[in-house]
Amino acid sequence: MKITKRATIYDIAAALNKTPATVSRALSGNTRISAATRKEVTEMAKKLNYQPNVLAHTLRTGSAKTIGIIVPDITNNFFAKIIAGIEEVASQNKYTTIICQTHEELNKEQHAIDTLLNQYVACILFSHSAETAKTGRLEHMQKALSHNTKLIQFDRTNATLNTDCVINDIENVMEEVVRHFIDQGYKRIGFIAGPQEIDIFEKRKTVLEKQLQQFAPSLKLQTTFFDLTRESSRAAARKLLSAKKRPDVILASTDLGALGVWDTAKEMQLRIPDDLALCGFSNEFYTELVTPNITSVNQRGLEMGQAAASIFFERNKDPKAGRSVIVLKPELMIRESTTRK
Amino acid sequence: MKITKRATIYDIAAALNKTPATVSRALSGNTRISAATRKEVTEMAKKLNYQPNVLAHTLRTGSAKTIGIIVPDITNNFFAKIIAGIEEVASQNKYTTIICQTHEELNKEQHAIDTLLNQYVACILFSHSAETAKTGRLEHMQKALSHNTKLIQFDRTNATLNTDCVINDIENVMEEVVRHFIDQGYKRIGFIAGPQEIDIFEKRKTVLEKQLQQFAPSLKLQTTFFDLTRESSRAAARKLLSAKKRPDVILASTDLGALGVWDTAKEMQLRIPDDLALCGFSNEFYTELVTPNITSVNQRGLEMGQAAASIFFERNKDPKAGRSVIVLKPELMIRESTTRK
DNA sequence: ATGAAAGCGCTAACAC
DNA sequence: GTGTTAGCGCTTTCAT
Repeated sequence: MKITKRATIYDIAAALNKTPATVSRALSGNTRISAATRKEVTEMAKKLNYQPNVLAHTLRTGSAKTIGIIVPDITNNFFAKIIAGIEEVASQNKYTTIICQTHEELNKEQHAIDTLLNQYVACILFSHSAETAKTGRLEHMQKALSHNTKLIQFDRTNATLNTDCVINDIENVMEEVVRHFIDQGYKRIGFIAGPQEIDIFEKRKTVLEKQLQQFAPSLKLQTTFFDLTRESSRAAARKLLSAKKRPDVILASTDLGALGVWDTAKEMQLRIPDDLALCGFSNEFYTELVTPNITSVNQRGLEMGQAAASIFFERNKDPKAGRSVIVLKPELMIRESTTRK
Repeated sequence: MKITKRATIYDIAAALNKTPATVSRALSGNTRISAATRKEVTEMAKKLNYQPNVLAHTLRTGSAKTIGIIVPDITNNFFAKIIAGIEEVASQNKYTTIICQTHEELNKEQHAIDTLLNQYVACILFSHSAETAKTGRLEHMQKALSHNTKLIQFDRTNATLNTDCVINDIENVMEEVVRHFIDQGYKRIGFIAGPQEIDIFEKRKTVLEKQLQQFAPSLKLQTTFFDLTRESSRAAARKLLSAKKRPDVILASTDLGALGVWDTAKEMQLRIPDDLALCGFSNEFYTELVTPNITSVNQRGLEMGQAAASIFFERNKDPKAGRSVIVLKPELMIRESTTRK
């Protein structure tokens, strides 16, 4: 196998008896260059199969055309969709992306920031890990800001960072959920809440409480918590279902949580939705597959990713624009698991 | 927000009245350095919160401690597991990873190679896209090789590249499948084959045919094809099931394919497994969730990722070692969809 | 054991 | 409009 050395602007310059600076200018669309040289240079570049060395460019300019993405878990369909949305907008703008997973761990998130700062990414789009939320540690994010790297948060956000962000409108969709529950005649609602340090889970809880009080003060609400794993949701469900008067519907803060309830219902031989109705959050792929299929909230991951990336490019055009907070409208997907008719 | 300039070896050198070269040597573990200076340097580095600039290092040395990963789709649980396996081994060895998705498209795969070569990744671990297999275009891979970048293939591989690779032992597990079918008394087997340009799908077909002939020549086999989408699997299933004598079991080449069959069975009001048994490939998360749950082949993504990354690090230690082909043993997960008892 | 100097490939400030 | 020069931060001969 022959090792090819890739062509540099020096090679192009040498071939044309010009200087590297001229070549650089011609290639980068600098205006003060004659049409003739520009043509010569681009042609020679093509002939030599020149490809710019992004590393050198980045080192020199201090910024790469790269967007860093940090998510808790790429296996989660919601995050995978967000990534797809970001990638789409990024590639339209000739930016590349680097994806990092935290697996909900703080130190992996810190490490991800280091990796991305090392790459001089132009900005970092992220949804923080559970541990980050729990510990409230934000030094790594401050560090990114102090290195002049833009931060944009999506889904799970931290208000103290005060960055641009893209979030879901929980108020509206939760109202839909509540009305749907009222509509179906449910009297006792079991709620499996996520870690309250994570803003979205805290909101899901408080908004639910507020709206129940407002629209259906007679409904009973019982709340337990889980740590986002399926196992802990099973435990939470068991707790709710072992009450003297058990709930007739359980709302779980995630679809994996709903799955835990589903497990427990099976275990306790409760039929869904007849004995127990069930609703989740995220509209994961499998909510449509299980029997009965599970009512869930479609959080529009693709749009969220697109929106987050778009904020970055808009801000690039107009750096002085104020903070933008994009609020998307999730959609309640009513399925069999909550439909008794 | 105050912008912090990160410390460089120059800062350390200046603070100690030494040269950058000395600092570099002290930090990189060069032997010809006095214990005293090494101590001084490391302490000052810590004090100044020095973090090496990987870009500069990479540009200078021509190689980064980075592993590039290219997969068709990170949403696919199998590939997500592989990525997790690679990340695990990589981070143990202080390497970072860059993940690229091709969405089964050739031009995205070519672009991914360019991105990774631009990053001077030490090696690229990949499973090629359907379109790459279909078109047989390998120039981008040759290009990587000609830039002296190691390539390691996993799962879907291309023999002409002759690289190290990690694959699944289809022979053994397919024999298990066939014996299981015989065991359950199935007489007519419907097979939904994947694109035959992709080696694993070609193998699944030929091995199945060979083994049926060998172990159960009396069984009837009918084969149709699909393009890896759920929709096309539905069409394939309809074709199989509309035959005068329809199959009593369908083996699909992927789990998504099995899902297509499942859709069609529902549509045609065939009960699984009583009217039609069903088996998939990959052991996706949802195969356990649907009712009845679906028999599938666990392809051990995590181990595959670990193995692929390990090959790279082994080869780094011993560059002259011969080509390694690691063959993993997948596991047949027998579930309700094929069990009539 | 340490310093001096060159260079990875590119861009940008300053000349003319 | 183009050339000259310096430098992003690091490593690596070649000196001594």
